[in-house]
Amino acid sequence: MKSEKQLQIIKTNIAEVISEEELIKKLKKKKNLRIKLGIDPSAPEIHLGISVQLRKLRQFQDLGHTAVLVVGDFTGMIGDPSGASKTRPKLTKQQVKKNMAKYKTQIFKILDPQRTEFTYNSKWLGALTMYDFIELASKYTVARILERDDFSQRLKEGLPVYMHEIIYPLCQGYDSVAIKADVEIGGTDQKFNLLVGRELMREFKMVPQVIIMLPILEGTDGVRKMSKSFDNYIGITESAKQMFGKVMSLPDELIVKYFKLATDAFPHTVEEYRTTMHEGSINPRDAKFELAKTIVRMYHSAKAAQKAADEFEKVFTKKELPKQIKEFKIKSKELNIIDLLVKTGLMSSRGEAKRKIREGAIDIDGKRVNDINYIVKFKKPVIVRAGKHRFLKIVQK
RNA sequence: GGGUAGGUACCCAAGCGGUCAACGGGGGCAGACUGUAAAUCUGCUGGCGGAAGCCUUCGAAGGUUCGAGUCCUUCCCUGCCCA
Repeated sequence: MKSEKQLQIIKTNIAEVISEEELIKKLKKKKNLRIKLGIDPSAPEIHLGISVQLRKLRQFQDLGHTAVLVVGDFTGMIGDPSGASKTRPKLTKQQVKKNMAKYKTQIFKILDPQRTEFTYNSKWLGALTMYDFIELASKYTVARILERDDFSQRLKEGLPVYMHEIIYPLCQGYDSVAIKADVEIGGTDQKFNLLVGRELMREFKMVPQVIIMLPILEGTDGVRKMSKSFDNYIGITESAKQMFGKVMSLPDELIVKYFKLATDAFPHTVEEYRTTMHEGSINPRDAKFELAKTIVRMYHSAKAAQKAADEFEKVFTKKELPKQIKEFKIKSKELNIIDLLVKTGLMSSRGEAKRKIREGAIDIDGKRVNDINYIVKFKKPVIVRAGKHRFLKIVQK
């Protein structure tokens, strides 16, 4: 494909390229570019936030380029300094292996295995001697490292910045040198690290990598970056039902962004949702409903998407019972409501169970329970509902 | 090494000897409302107990006191200034 045409595809829905001219040059010169993406082996679950980057990578693959995934098994022990600076425990080789096996089964739902290369940065970072490392460290100044927003901010606020953290960007940058990256993909929050990669490559007399930054996808809380540690993520292997529900719980303002960054919907379709929602001719709920269907379809199937949609409609719009309810087998003939809630794991303590009953969060067979001493009899299967979306069918053994 | 300011529940953060399971905010959960698990409003948010109350918690360990998150000692950790 012509480089201009490629460029146009690559530039869709991205936040920034550094630099476009260099990218064009590379596209013209080489048919098969090496596109780097760093991945974290401690979090083997792929969610929609990461999918934004993977999907961009896939576009590159479809244009004939190679995805080079750098597994940060070495940098993992540092952990990208995120402010909270918790030293992460180093993963063992087995753990990394296990996590990566899990990762691979997921990643190829998005990437093309034929054009994907996996590498582990312990291979070169672990091989550096202290001497080599000092050599590497001498290529960058403290002041420049401290330019990084997050460091300077912490310094200003009097928070600690540890030695190993300032090494991180250097390591990540060195990865680019080691794999001879032509392009590196990352979120806008990675700008600093990505730029260090360019600098180091220059130091090593290589053509610096082009960097492509993608917008950060907010998680289900609608505010913070989607991430496992914030527990605001939608995993791509989650059940259709879960996925659908989580998408529906997104703030309405995020609908368009999700369509753009996390789905394969055509740009004109997305644009239509944007304008009709803006005009008020379509209820955001309906647009979000379509979004949920689209996302479930991508990672499950059209059929599963329809089913999840029907279920959602049934449970939340019509307030009926879901079709499938998990069963919980119980020995006793009857049980106090509190014991039941704790025993089934619906509530984590008796105190919580009591609170929730007082709040009116518990239904037995569709009837709200207000009495803490209520006795539930299991002659027939009993349906317990705790809150909006947790159901359990209690069956006597 | 010296000086100085700190370390409080999931996170931020008040607290200055009893009224502290600990103000407030965030997050989480729940309720009301809704064509949404959106927005908004309200409530709850250590454990045991029906309740009265009891137990565990405020960096760690000791101590003073009838009583300590609050005072003292030692130790650990972090910031800042000086060397």
